[in-house]
Amino acid sequence: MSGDQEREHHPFPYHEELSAVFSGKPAGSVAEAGQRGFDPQAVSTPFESFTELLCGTPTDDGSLARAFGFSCLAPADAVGSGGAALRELMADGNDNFSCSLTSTSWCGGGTTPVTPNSSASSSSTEAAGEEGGARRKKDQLKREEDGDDMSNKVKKPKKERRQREPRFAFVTRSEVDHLDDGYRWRKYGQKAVKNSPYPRSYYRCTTPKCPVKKRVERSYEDPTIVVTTYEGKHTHQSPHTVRANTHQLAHPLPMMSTSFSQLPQLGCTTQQGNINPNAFPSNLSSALQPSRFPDCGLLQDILSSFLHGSQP
DNA sequence: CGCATTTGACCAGCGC
DNA sequence: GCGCTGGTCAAATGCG
Repeated sequence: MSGDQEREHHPFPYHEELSAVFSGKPAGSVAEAGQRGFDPQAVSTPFESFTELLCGTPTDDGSLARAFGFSCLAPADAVGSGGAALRELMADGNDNFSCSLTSTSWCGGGTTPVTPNSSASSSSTEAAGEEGGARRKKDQLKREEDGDDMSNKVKKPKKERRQREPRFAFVTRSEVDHLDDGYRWRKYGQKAVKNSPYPRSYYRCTTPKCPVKKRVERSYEDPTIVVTTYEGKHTHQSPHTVRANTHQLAHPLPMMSTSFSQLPQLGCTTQQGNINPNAFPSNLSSALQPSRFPDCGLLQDILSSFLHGSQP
C-alpha cells in the first residue's frame, strides 16, 4: 500500500480523541487546540478528577489524583505541555509516558480475540473516496431494485445531540488490538484513521443498557502502541470482577495481573507534564483502598488487581 | 441458532 | 454551502 508515502508528516500520530481524554475537554475543542499547536492559553477548561472521570462520583477527595501525582490523566495545561510531551515520548518510543501501561504483550485471559497486528489495510481516505463513491452508487442501485428509495424511506428520527461522556485513554504497548479488560465488547464499527494505516475500531459493552464504548487504534509510528479510549461508565460489575470475587481473590483477575506485572515501568504525567515513574507504586496503595472505589468498573479492576499484586 | 464481526453507507459537526 | 472526517447503523457474513 502506498498510502504511507502520501501521509502528511506528523511528529507523532496525534489524535485529538486522546488528548481530549487527557485534557477533559470535548474532542472538538481539543482538536482545535491541536491544530493550533497546543496553545496552552487556549485551553483553560478545568478537567474532572480522575475518580470523577471514572466513577462519576462528585465527592472525590482527590486522593487518587494525589496518588497519581497529577490532577487527572493530564492537567488542563498538559494539552500544551503534556500533549507535546506525549508526542515526543511516543516518537521516541519511550516506555514511560502518561498513564501508559507498558506491557510487552497483553496476555488475554482466554477470551481475548487476538488480532495480531491489524494489517495495513487499504483503509485510509481513499477507501472512503472513489471506492466509497462507487459502493454508494452500487448500494443506491440495490435499493432502487428493492424499491427502497432513500427519498421514500422513512428515516429514523434524528438523534438529539448527545452529550459526550467523560473519556479516558490507555496507551498500551501490545501486540493485540483488542485488550481483554474483563468486560465483554461488541465491535460495531471500524474506520480508517486519517494519517494512519491502522484502522480504528469501535466497541460497545455488550451488557444491556450499559453505555460504555471504547475505541481502539494503533499508533502508526509505533504499531506496538495501542491507544484504547473508553467513554462512559459501566452500569454493572465487570464479569471478570464477579468471577474473581467468586474465587475469593485466590487469583484475582489473573489476566490483568499478568498484564500489569510490569507496572514498575508505568509512568504518570505530573502536573508539570513530567514523567513520574514512581508515582504509582508508592502512593497508590495508600490512597486506593478498595473502600474508596465503588463500582468503578474497568479501572477499579485494573487498580485493584494492581493493588493485589503489589500488596500480597 | 445465536452471537460476534465485517463493511459500506449514512449522518452530523466542523473548517474553509 | 461544500467537502472532509468521525461516529454510528445495520445488513451480510462468519463462527462456535
